[in-house]
Parts: sequence; structure tokens; C-alpha cells
Amino acid sequence: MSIVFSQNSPIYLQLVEIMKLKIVIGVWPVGEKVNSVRDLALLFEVNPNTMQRALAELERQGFLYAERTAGRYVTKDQQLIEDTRHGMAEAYIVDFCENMKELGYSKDQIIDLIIKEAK
Amino acid sequence: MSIVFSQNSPIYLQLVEIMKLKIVIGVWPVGEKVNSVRDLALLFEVNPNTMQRALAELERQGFLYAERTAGRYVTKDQQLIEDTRHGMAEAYIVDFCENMKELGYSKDQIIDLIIKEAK
DNA sequence: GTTACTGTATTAAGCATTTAATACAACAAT
DNA sequence: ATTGTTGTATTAAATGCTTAATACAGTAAC
Repeated sequence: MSIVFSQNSPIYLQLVEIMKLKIVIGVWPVGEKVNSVRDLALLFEVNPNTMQRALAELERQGFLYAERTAGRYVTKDQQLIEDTRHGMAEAYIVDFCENMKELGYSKDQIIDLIIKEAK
Repeated sequence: MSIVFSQNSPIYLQLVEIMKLKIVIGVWPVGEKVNSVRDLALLFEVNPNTMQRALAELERQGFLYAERTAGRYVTKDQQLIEDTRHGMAEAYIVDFCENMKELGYSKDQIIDLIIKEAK
């Protein structure tokens, strides 16, 4: 897979964000089984312990659940997934606007720049 | 000052970003003297060594320069400052749009949401 | 029943960050 | 000359992240 991890935050937290994204956009579908800890560790090229830690965190947040010896599954809670998708978008928007205003850009300038970038 | 530092990235790098922002938006004006390492460390409530490391990084990037025993000053390079301001904005925009598209939002949806948020 | 695969747990080592406690050389003010 | 302020450097300890190397219990397949 050869992901380049940032040096400035723990790999296990980056894994959490990457896998959470796969869940909220449906690449890992609701209720479906995910690969084993060891396979995911190979896939993402990290140590199994690091992957285990990321999976435990996703479990703590409700996005995955483990069945002791049968494997690990994506949550069946569609509501959580959709709420998370909207929550992430809202957080991106608020952060972005705050950052731009801090940098001295007006509301109209922000809108103009986004229209230029997005189209 | 009581800044809440994120636990997920080194404090010295967060200090770099905070102080760089002060420079590019003119809170710390071009050519002006900045407080001493020890005073800044007190102000930001971090260890002097951590502040020293952040200042050394800002120096490496050209935003500050030290005069051995006289103190430390903001660069006089207006061009660097303005280029950095625009570069930061551009990076924010690109990141934001990428993140939103990853989350499944279309260009038009992004623009709509920004207009709602920014106005 | 043996084998292979689950998730989970433990111990140890290496590394970067942070803090603490000093120390030194250069210069300004007195 | 002394005192106080610069930036800078060093050593040590604590902590968290990462990797490595195992180990164990439960289940499915054969």
C-alpha cells in the first residue's frame, strides 16, 4: 500500500483517520468483515501492535466491533456513519474558514477563492 | 497566555506555526525585536529549551534572525512574509477541497456550504 | 484431534519529545 | 569592574510511540 505517514503525529492516530474515512465513505461497507489485525498490519506496512492500537481506538469510537475469535466487523450503525460524515465536513468547513480569516481573508475573498479552486 | 497544545504533535512545531502566523499577519511586525527565549518560554508556558527549538526552526525557515547577544528579530523580507501568507492560504484551500471531495461532497455542494458558513 | 486462524496480552528495546538544571561567552548598563 | 541580559550548549530523566518477539485462548476447517 505504501502510505507515507506524517512524522508529526502518531501513526496509530493516522491509521484511525484513514480507516474511519474508509468506513464513512463506504469503501468498508456497513456490517462487513474487515481483514485481520495481522493482514491489515501487512497491508498498511506497520507493526501489528500499532494496527491493534488503531483498531482498538476505532472500536472505542464505535466504528468497529470485534467478535473474539471470528474477526472484526464494521458497525451496523448507519446513523453513526452518516452523522460522522457530516460532522467531519462541518469541522473541515469551520476550521478552514477560521484559518482563512486568521490569515486576513474576508468572507467574500474566501468564497471567490473556493469558487476558483473547486470549479 | 494559557494555550492548549494538541497532544498529537510536538509542542515545538505547534509553536512554530503559532509564531509564524503572528509574523505573516503582522502581529509581530517586520524587522521588530521579539522577546527573549526565556520570556517567550514564560509567555507560552513551555520549557526554554522547547522555545529555543521552535525559534531555531523559525530561523532556519528565514522568519527570524538572531544577533548573538543583542536579541532576536523578525525578518525584514516582506516578500517572504507575503509569499508565505498566500502559500498558507493556497494550502488550506487545496487541503479543504480535497478533504471535502474525499467525503463525497461535490464542487457545488462545497461552494454552497462555504457560502452558508462564511456569510 | 490436529491445524490454522482469530483477537488479545506482555516484555523489552530504540527513539523522539519535553522538561529540568546548569553553564558559558558576548554585550549593555551601572 | 560588576551585574544582568542576550543566545547557545550540554547532560540527565520521564514519557509516549513504535517495533519486535512471543504467548495464550477460542473457534472453524479438515
